Amino acid sequence: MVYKTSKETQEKKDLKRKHIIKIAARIFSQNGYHKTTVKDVVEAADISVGTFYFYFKNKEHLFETLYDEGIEEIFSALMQSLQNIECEADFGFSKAIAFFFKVIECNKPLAKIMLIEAVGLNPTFERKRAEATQKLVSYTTEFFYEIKKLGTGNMPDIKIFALAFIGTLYNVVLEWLQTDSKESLLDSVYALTVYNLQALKLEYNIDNINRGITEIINTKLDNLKE
Amino acid sequence: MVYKTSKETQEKKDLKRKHIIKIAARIFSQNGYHKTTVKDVVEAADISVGTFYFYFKNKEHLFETLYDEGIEEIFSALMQSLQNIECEADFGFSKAIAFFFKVIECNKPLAKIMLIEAVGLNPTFERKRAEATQKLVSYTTEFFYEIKKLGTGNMPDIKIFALAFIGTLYNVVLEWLQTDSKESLLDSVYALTVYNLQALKLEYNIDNINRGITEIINTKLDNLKE
Amino acid sequence: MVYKTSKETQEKKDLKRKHIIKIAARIFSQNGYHKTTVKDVVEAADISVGTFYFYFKNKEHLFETLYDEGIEEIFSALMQSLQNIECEADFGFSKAIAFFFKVIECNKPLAKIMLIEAVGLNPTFERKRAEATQKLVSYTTEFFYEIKKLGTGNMPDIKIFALAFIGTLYNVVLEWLQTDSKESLLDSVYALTVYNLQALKLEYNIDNINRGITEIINTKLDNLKE
Amino acid sequence: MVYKTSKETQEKKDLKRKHIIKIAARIFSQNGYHKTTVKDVVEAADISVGTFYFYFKNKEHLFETLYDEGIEEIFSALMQSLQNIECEADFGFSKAIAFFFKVIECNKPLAKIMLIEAVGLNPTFERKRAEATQKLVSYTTEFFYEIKKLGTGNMPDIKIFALAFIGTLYNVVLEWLQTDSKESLLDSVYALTVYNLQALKLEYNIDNINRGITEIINTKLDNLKE
DNA sequence: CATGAATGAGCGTTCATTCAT
DNA sequence: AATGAATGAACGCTCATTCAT
Repeated sequence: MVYKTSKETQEKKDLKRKHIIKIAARIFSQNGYHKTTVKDVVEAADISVGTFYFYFKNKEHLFETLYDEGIEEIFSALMQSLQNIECEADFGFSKAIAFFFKVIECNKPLAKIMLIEAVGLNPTFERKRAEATQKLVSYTTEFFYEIKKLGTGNMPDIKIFALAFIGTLYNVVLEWLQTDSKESLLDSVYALTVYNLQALKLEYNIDNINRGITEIINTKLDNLKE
Repeated sequence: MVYKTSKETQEKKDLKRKHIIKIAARIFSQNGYHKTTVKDVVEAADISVGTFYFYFKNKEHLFETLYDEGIEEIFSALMQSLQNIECEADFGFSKAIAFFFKVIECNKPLAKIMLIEAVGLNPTFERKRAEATQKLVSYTTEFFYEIKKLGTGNMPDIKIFALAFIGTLYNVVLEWLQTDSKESLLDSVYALTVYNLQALKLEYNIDNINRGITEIINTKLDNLKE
Repeated sequence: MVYKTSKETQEKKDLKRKHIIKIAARIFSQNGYHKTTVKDVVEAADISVGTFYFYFKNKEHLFETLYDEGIEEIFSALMQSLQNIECEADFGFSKAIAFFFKVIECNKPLAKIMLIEAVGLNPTFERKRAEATQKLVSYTTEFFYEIKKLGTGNMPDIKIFALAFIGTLYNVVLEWLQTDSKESLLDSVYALTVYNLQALKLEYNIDNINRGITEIINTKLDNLKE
Repeated sequence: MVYKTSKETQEKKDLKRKHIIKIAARIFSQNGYHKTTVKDVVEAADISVGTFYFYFKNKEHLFETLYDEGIEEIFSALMQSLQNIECEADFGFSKAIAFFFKVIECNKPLAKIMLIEAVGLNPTFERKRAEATQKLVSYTTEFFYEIKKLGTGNMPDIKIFALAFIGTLYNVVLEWLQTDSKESLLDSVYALTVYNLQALKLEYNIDNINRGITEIINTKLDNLKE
């Protein structure tokens, strides 16, 4: 029976799985986790319930998959963006934040699921969220540590500073997601960059900030889900 | 027919209602909205289902009551705390943040319900949350506007600055709530104050910050629910 | 403690009882038996639930009281009306039917309860209805028997004839009750009288029929509930 | 995707649906609408609650289905029977009434549901009943109109005459349904035919009436549900 | 691989009735 | 007599999941 799982079959399976995930992301982000029934998903994906349970252990597992992929997406985006910040703090920061927001904007359903629907869902996702934050904080901490070393600023608790920094991004995104705002998230990058640069007592030049934003706006996001 | 319901009976009713609310806050914050059944609440409160529905229209209405009371609680705390910031920005800011965190710490169940459980629950609470944030941002904006007028700092978008500021508080609280941390929220006040003072380009003195925090720690929270 | 139930007290009790019954008739006829809750009745009657259960054993007993009174009302009306038919069949019949319809019209809520709400309610009321019909049929049968004796008509089964006669009245009333017709029931008396007179092969004169109807229209219904 | 559901599966579904309907008719007619619980039905039909709700939206919808099918049944029966009345009024009338009664007799549970249980249930069924009566009256009216044209009888209000005619049938059936009589409904056809023929002043011959009844008795009801 | 009919534990909620005051 | 807070059995219904085909 081994030959049954030929390469083509496997590819078809993967495709269908991706298809279900894509549809589910839309449905979950529209209706929320609890108001979304398995029936809703299978109808939207034009498959049968049986098929659904062939590809996913259960409803929560599907959501978990979605969540994990979302985390992955956003993380790699953030990591990648933070790497842009080298010598030029002002240019780098604005690029990083702009890039991050652009990713969010291109993945609104996924973002909504991760930042809103998954909150308070159950211990599994609380843990996942805690881990994600932890990872994010660690990374940011490391990064801030570098700044501290060469900086003249006052940074009494790097972990809190990292939490605060992420909090500024998080809250702006949350507001944007919940108000279904038509404005672009990118409109708030400039002010947000200034806020955090000042908080970190980093010297900056307005033109550098704007240059960073413009660069991101003109870049195509190739590494993102279609 | 007014005399039909005596004053004592009314008082007993109020007490029982408060009792149910208190128990429910605990249960909801432990299990979350969806995993909490009406049966859970009535068993914990040692009443019958009928009694529950005598005092509350339904499960959602109970949660709404809890939520509204929580909002009320936290808002009045925040408003009150922000009023402490007068001429001395450093002293005032630390007092404000410390006060806010103390209120959160004393109302952990309520805070968890509002900041975690109610997120992504349904449109009603999304709207409520949006309104709350809006109110908070407005208030902070107004306050920042005053700072801007007399300040020398760069504040390109007051609304974003307000969102960022609230975001720093929010994220620290969220982290604290989700990790069930044994450490006090107040331990993070100092660093957080510095972060935001720097972000706003406000001059500060370490001693003043510490003085503000100490003052709050030694103050009793009289105006809060037992 | 015997003196407590003095004559005046008893009268007050009777009055309150009547009051509840009157209100209940309205509510039941508006909402139907099952959609009417005890709470509905006590609120409309401005009494407490406790008081309700002091006067009536339970909800069904209240309905039964209503039903029995309705039956009583309508029966005595019908009996009385049928006694009008002596020598002059045409004049008598029209008077009888008109009188019956007038009673129904003046007691629409009660009629609705008896003829619609109580149908298919439960065995108790099915039995009551059967008994009522039985009584009605017996009376009519007796009456038809007299007609048969002196008549020349063909009356193969008096019981069926009685059922048929009552059915003609019943169906017209039912239609009137269910369509919430604004027209008077009395408008249909003439045709209905003709139908039944012809069915019984009784000679008639149009003027006599009309005279009978007019007489009833101009009579005041003293023996009916206010 | 049509091939997804095979013909055999669809047939099995239809069969199960019919099975539930049949059982439900029995239960509803025994206990009435309100005393019949969904649990009663599913236990009697030997299915699970889930299965019940797979086939029917809810309890009321099942009842509605039953009702609509009953109406359909009885209507087509009545219409068909009335068409038998052509030139020979006496023969035709007896045939029509006999046929109608035979249909009722073969569908006692359905008849009970429609004529007793559904009365006073709720606005939906009041409307349905009103519509049914309206349709019946219209049909009868049309028919009586033809009689009037060629007749010598006195028919002052055709609509009332139609209501009266239907009332005679209705009341006899009601009596039969409520007393759980062991006698056949057909025993009352003769007298009832005479009553209505006389009411319409139609000439008749006893033999013709009896011939009509006999003909129906000896006919098999093929077009009825088993 | 795919289907969808079948399952049933468990939910939120109602409301007639009781009884201490 | 009158009150209305308290009770809890019982209801209709949902939906994630299974499994025979």
